[in-house]
Amino acid sequence: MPNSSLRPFVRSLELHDELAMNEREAVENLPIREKSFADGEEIVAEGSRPRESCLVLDGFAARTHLLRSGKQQIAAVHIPGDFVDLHSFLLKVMDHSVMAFGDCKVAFVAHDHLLILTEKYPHLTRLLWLSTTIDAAIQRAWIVSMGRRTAEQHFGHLVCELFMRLKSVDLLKDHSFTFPATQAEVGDILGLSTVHVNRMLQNLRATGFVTWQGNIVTVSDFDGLSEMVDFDPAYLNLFKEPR
Amino acid sequence: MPNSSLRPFVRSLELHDELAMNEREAVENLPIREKSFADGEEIVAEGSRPRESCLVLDGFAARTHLLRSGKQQIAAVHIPGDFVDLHSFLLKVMDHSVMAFGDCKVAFVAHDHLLILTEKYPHLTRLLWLSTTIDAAIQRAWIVSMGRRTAEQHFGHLVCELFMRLKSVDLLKDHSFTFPATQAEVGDILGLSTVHVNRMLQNLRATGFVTWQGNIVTVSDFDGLSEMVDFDPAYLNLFKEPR
DNA sequence: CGGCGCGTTGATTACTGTCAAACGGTGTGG
DNA sequence: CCACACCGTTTGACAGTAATCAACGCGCCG
Repeated sequence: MPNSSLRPFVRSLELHDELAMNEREAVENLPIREKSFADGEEIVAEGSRPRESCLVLDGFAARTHLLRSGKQQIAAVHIPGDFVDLHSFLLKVMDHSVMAFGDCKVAFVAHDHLLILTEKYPHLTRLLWLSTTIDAAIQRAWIVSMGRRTAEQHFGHLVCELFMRLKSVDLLKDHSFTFPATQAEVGDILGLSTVHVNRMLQNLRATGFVTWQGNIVTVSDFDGLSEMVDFDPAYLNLFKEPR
Repeated sequence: MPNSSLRPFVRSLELHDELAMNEREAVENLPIREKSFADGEEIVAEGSRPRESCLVLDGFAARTHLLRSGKQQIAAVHIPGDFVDLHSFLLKVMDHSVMAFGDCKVAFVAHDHLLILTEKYPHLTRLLWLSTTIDAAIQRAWIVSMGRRTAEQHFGHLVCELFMRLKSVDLLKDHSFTFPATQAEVGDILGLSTVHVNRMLQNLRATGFVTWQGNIVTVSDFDGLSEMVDFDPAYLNLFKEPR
């Protein structure tokens, strides 16, 4: 019996290319271990050598790196369907930790099973590989935002990114989505202090394009926001194409 | 007859895992198109749909993204042996351009041939995949530097990264390496203005750990620098292990 | 009620960008 | 050979952005 928990993941794969019947079955029959995590809980520890990779079934997860100074930087935010630390299958040692961003349910897949998949299904392997390269493209966009955009544009760009990604997996309610973060956590994403995040948000509210109040981000003018932050969704690869 | 130009690339692959004889042959027999580029020349254009991917044979290359405002951000620096835009094999559309960083020689490999490789050699495919995930790990380290390190630490961390990477492919002369960039280009890497780069470098010279004069970076105290910038080479995955 | 977490504000300091100018090396044309 | 232009580096002055420190308000929950 196929594992219905993996539906959102299969759907995410199919966002980028058609899956053959046997490929879909191979994924759906993957043995998994499900687990729920509370807000802030560590899912995978930095420095560990996981024997399984995790994907998000429900809620959000983030990849975060802690510095000796005590400061923290979040390097990625993951939504349902994302194979968060698929790269640990190849990287072996975690260079960051994965934590629950709000309450979150994940599935763990043993690396042994991934290995078998890569031996038997070349096309499926390319799609898994693709998902890690899209992650990397998102990280490049973050680098651009951090280096060359204003704080307001940086946050706005992040909102556009999440808006499009959540839309692609039907997690948008009208023009808004839930974003279970504190202002301090947004600071860890943007590389800003909590105080400055607060002031930046007030500026952004003044533009009328976005508001973020109590876990709900509302985008009242997506085109206006896109324009303001120079957002181009092409890097998200939200189209089907033979790969 | 195997293509000897690909030696540095094969060697880079072997940094992370043993290659089987037939895998090595498959790589060395890959048909390639070699081409040289002068400093600043565009190798692959943003927005294009390449039918081949390029790898660096000699010199440096950088991935760069241009904003509407005219500002520019460099998201990666590549050294000989790096498969710069391997991800375009799966991503299809370039979300950034690749340019020569100093004079640079590259080899182009047709996506068609990469496709065949992935169909026939699962283990080799994982190693190619690995190289893109290491790129992503480096990008995460950049995000951390941009968000949570001082300008001096950021540059110092970059120097440590390049030092280790160049060392792994024997491109270190004693404790120094050539770095064919202007201060303006370093600004585009770090996300700083040229003027501030200049001042940051003076501070750094004052520490005595690193100096950068006329294309040559000299690291006089790697341990001291590592300590100062909180550098941990683990993310570069410079060790052999079955993958 | 009291403590706690989160958001908000004010005051001050530190960092970084911008504008403008000067300096030094290098290559070219007269 | 010198004058000149060009490019990259360096410096100064000033403006804007962001961090830090400290405090306060507010809602939630024990």
